[in-house]
Amino acid sequence: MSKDFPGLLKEKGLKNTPTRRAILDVFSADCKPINAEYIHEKLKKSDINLVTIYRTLESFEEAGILKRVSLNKASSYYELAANHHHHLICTNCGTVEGFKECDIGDVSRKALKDSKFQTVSGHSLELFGKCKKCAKA
Amino acid sequence: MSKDFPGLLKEKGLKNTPTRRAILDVFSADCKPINAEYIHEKLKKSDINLVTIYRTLESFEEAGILKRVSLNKASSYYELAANHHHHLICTNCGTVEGFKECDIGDVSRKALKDSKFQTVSGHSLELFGKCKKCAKA
DNA sequence: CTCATAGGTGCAATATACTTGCATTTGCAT
DNA sequence: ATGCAAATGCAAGTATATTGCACCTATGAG
Repeated sequence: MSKDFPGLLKEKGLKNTPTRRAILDVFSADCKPINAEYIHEKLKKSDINLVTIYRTLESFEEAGILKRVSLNKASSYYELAANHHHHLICTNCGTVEGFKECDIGDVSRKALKDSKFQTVSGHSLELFGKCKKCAKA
Repeated sequence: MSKDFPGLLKEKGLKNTPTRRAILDVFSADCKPINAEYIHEKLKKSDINLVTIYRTLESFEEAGILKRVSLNKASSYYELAANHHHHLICTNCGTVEGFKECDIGDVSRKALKDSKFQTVSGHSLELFGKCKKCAKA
């Protein structure tokens, strides 16, 4: 995972501002899906407006810097897109753990076959279950 | 897909009301993920309160009658749980198409192996891409 | 280096999606 | 038939996200 945020922003045609670097830092520090509120909390010293965070998340997603993650929660969660992986989500306590295993090429190909779709460019896969702690109880 | 809604409701310990049968009818008629607003619109003749729809969706999900679908949209979408499948979602026009192919047992097993998780009880898989119509343009 | 400008940010207001409290009604077991 | 728990409607409230507008700043052209 590169941390050349100024370079990344320039490459995507986005301005290199302190606010944006700070937001990218938060993503880089916490390797888990996070939402706008979480970033706001982490950066409360810097007093960054929540509106700005929402707008930044939106433009980062458009630029392909971030990926929106489907966690079936009320608010939207994001992760760095470069760090592709999936999640195990505990249906009891909500713990989220990432995993890299991601061999869905076969499923993908079969799904396309009889569909009205031409190409598959990305996917989201989440597994729901019980973490060891909750499985005991 | 059984349409014995009274029986289904009884089995789950839920009361068999006209409102609930109407909501199940909507799910049964449209074989695609739908949200509360959509149901409200479809049932506007019956003048069912939106609050009731939200509460019904919640209790149906708890009862396992419905499954929440992750479409990365602002509102929550649901489908009949008995009808397990996944989706191809066009990143351009938003078209959603279902598919049955779903052989992720292997991925699931490998993911569990080095995790803090004990069991996997469900999953969500969405493929993003371009439908043939949008691929042309 | 300076300056113009497009893009970024903050504030206030607004919209959307959903939830809660409470009073009333209704399905259903007895 | 009837009593009660569950379901529903209404009004208000909360959480999450968006928009309009004024001001600010990074960046590239000169």
